[in-house]
Amino acid sequence: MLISTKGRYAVRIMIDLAENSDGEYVAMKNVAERQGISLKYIERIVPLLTKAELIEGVHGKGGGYKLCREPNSITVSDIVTAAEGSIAPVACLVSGVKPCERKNVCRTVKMWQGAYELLENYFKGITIYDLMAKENFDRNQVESKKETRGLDVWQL
Amino acid sequence: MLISTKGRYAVRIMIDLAENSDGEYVAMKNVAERQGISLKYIERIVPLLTKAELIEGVHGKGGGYKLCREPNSITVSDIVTAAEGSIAPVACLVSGVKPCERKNVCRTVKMWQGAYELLENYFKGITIYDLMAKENFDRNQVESKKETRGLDVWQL
DNA sequence: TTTTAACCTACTAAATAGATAGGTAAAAAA
DNA sequence: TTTTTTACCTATCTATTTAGTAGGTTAAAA
Repeated sequence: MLISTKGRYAVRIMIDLAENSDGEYVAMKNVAERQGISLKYIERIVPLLTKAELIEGVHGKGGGYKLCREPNSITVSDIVTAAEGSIAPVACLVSGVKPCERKNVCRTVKMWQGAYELLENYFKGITIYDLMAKENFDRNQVESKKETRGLDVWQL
Repeated sequence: MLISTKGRYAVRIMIDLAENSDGEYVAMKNVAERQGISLKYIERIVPLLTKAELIEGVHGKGGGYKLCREPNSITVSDIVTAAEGSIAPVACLVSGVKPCERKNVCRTVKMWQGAYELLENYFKGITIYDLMAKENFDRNQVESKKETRGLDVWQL
């Protein structure tokens, strides 16, 4: 599987933060409840997002997490790469791995590379803003709607 | 990983058959040697391709395998789906799996669906013919080159 | 009847997936 | 200052998948 629960949950956590923040910190306890994901498992995923500087947390009462950037400037690619490490469709394209010794003879590597780029560009074109419920949404997000580029690419 | 060695090797096996057949049966012993894949592991992959009616084998001396169809009518999608079972990028889109109970509320499922379709269409657009070495190639394939649609999609 | 090659079944080691358990550290409220 | 809350950290666990290997049997041709 290209994207496991880790990556999928990470995206849902980010959307949940975007939808329920109001600029305040949101406790993962609440995210867990809303998303139907165990808090314990969320606590394994969240440090990956913190390390990638997508979210930041504060301890104690009234604490929790919030996004580091605007929803429309955080892409699904950012999140999934942070959570999964890599979204290369084949092992021989994972960066950091020792290059295949057949690379020069290989009839297929360009094809896999093409799939990789296709995926990357697709996920780079979708932001958290594109995935949010727009009903209860207001303010600065509305006018920045034009900046987002993902919607037309994938929706319906 | 979306596509494991099984799928990757399957594609290489198919290309090897296409390049080395001349309409004759090709022994997997030779494919194994050329491709640097153990015969034993190839023997695990090949039944998946036979079941999908992409190749056919005959026993005994002079036996081996050959493609069931022309290289330009066998797509990478055909092969990879046969070898891997599914190339769904996320578990919740694998057909036959019980549908996620959050499907109706889920903000992300359409996005994954979009990635799935993107991948499928990409791999459906690339044939074995597109991946073959053209140097030693002749006959009917040359004129059917126009029919193939994959090349311009992905190469370089 | 020997050789060749497909075909079939079982097994294994390592990695990944998908978590849970049991804490500690920090910050705010009581 | 103690309690509560919540982030944060580390270890452990089970099941499945990955990436093979081993040891055969069956079929067909020489």
